[in-house]
Amino acid sequence: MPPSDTETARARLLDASEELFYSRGIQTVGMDDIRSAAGLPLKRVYALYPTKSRLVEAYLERRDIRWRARIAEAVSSEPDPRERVLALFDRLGDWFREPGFRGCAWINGFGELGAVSEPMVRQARAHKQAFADYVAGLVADAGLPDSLAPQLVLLAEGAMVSAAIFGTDAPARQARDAAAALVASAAGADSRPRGFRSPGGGDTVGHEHR
Amino acid sequence: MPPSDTETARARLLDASEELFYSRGIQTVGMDDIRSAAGLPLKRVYALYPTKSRLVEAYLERRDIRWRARIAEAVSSEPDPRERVLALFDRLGDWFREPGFRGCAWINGFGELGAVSEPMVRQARAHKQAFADYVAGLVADAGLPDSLAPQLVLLAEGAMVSAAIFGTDAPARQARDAAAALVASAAGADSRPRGFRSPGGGDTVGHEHR
DNA sequence: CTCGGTCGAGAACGAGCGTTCTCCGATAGC
DNA sequence: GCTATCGGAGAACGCTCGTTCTCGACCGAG
Repeated sequence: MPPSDTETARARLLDASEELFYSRGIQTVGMDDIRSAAGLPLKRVYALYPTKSRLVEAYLERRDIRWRARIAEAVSSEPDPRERVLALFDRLGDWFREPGFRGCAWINGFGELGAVSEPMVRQARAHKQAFADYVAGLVADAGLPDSLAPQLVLLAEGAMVSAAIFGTDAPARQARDAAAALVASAAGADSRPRGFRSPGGGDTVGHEHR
Repeated sequence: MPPSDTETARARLLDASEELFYSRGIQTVGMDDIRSAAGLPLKRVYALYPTKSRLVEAYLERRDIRWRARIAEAVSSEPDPRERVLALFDRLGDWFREPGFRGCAWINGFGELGAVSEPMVRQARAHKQAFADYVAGLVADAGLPDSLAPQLVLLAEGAMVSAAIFGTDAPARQARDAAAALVASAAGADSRPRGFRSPGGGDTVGHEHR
């Protein structure tokens, strides 16, 4: 199965869309900007996605998959489950330092269109829910209490927002430090050192997210 | 000094602007929507603010003052300085439950216009910096270590974002719990019980925020 | 060679919006 | 009472943008 012409066109279109939508916002970017960046005739663009909204949807869907995969890949290279929880924040720091970083595409998209576009709200919720589920898996795998997961998520979301607005990566470190304190405190609250939790209290490995 | 006609007009204009800009976003709202909501002739609107950008600026400036005042007022009613730190998150919860809550106006505005409007970036930074300074004051007044403040800020920002996207107030409680754990952990790290810190370590009252 | 169909390039259309302009009625001064 | 000024209501202008339409070049089939 060769990369049929329409599939490479689709890829070029989504590449251009992501580049433009992420860096300049959704409403600011016109279909003509995308057409010229993708080097595709407008007809072709509309043949692939019948409206701008559908194109935005496709952009966010592809970015969601890639973004979560990149996070998970970097985090999973850390062998110790409890260190993995903190590695998440290191990975966020890497992301913040990337040139062109401009915050979370879903937080930004929600701010831009959340009030007027139900699909945008759904996408933002789906992405954030998937992220929260992923963090919950990390927390469970580390044998930490469930209640820790949403707290770590708040730190991560806050770090994304602050890093974007101030244009600095410092929030990653701050969030990591806070997370470490919460992890230590939660682990201590068990009043049992690591590795001595009773096995019936909940599975600690092999969490599938969602 | 009677409320000169132009001042009541300005108030009505800013009221309408805030209502519309906050609930529907900035780009989505047209000057005509504002004009009709304010019940003012367009000429009058442009006499008060020569461009839409200036009107947006004025809207954010007034909201900034009010928002921070409301937070500070609610928080300051808590007598104990360490409890005040946590009361901040209770106050956020009240805000999240207000009808029409749609997240932080500056986070949303940054998501919408941060890429294309330098004034919007400046306003977002100024507001977030002022909030961070305020939290730093609370932390200092409670005799807690400086490094705690940005961590609490991240929790607050994350809570605002999550509450907005999911339309629930749960993040306030989660953030409060996390903040309590961080406060306890930070206070414990002093390895001194409350009230026994050496008086030379830093002023603990009367912090001016800036 | 000719014809039919496909596809690319860009013009065109219709709506929305920020901003300005026109007109008209009311009012104050003489 | 008459005129000059002001302010209100909304039309108009110029531009952008999402979407559609037109036209002409290319290409395989007969």
